[in-house]
Amino acid sequence: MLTIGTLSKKTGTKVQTIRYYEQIGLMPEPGRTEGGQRRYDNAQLDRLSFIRHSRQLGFSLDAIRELLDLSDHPNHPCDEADAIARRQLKQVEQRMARLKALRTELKRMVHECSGGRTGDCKVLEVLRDHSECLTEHEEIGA
Amino acid sequence: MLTIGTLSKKTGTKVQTIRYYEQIGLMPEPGRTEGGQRRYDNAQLDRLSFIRHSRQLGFSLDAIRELLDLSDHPNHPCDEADAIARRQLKQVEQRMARLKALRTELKRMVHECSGGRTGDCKVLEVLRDHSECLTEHEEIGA
DNA sequence: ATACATCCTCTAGCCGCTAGAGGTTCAAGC
DNA sequence: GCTTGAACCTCTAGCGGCTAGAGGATGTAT
Repeated sequence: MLTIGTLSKKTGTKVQTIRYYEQIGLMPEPGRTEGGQRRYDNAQLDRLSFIRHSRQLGFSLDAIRELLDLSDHPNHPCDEADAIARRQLKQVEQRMARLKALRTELKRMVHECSGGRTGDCKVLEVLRDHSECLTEHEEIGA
Repeated sequence: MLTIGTLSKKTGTKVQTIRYYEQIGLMPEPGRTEGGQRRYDNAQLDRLSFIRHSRQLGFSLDAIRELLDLSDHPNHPCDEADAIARRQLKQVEQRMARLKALRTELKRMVHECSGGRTGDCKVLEVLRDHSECLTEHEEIGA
């Protein structure tokens, strides 16, 4: 039986985060001592490791919820898990493409700044005037 | 004089967002009509365009605050603006590197899934067992 | 018995918006 | 001048995914 602190160390998850996962129903309610402290078993350790690892690969908590459900039913066809992973891959690729365009623009800004006064700083000028940009970069975030 | 709706259309910023920027002090309080509606001038249009464009390049609102301050003082040396842009460039590059590693891992997962039952789905297996991964990918988010 | 690390709950905050309720103002058409 | 209705107003709450802190209870080693 593991305390929440031990589970925290073993999985690299903050104690608060574990309680948060329980609150939103991603982790099951664990057993408790007479005094009311949480005690975890190995199944729960595995589950939390799964969650953490999925988070590191960028899956949303909602996607993880689905993946966990699938993982709990070993006889279902696995197309769905595959689809979720493909979706995630696609998202990652989109984000990469976006960042690549940003990098180009930022590099250009920085290169052209010759270290004078802010009045004729290329960085600020570009920010002021979008028409100096090579690419459109409409959507914010993503 | 522009209404908030017109400003919204011209800059591609939602009305609510403009009010939010005012609330956090990123946009100045505009003039008002007798009835209390906001009216903007061209200086404010420029400022909002600057903010939006910076957001599109991924700058945080705090960074934008600094950039706007610098932009307001044309006689200062522009090292600082340059530094902010370089910082942003660095962040973008770090995020790209991270995403690249994730993409590799996700691709591998997806390729190895042969479409059977969830019980022996490679996707779920990898998520269950980090040791199957080629790279460490410790930090979440970023 | 005592110390003190760890645990508990609860509330609020982070970023950058976004949505909705419920009410007021403006401008155009008649 | 009056009516309509789109656009405005304020205020509050919510999103994702945590994180921090207050204030108090428990567990374990000595």
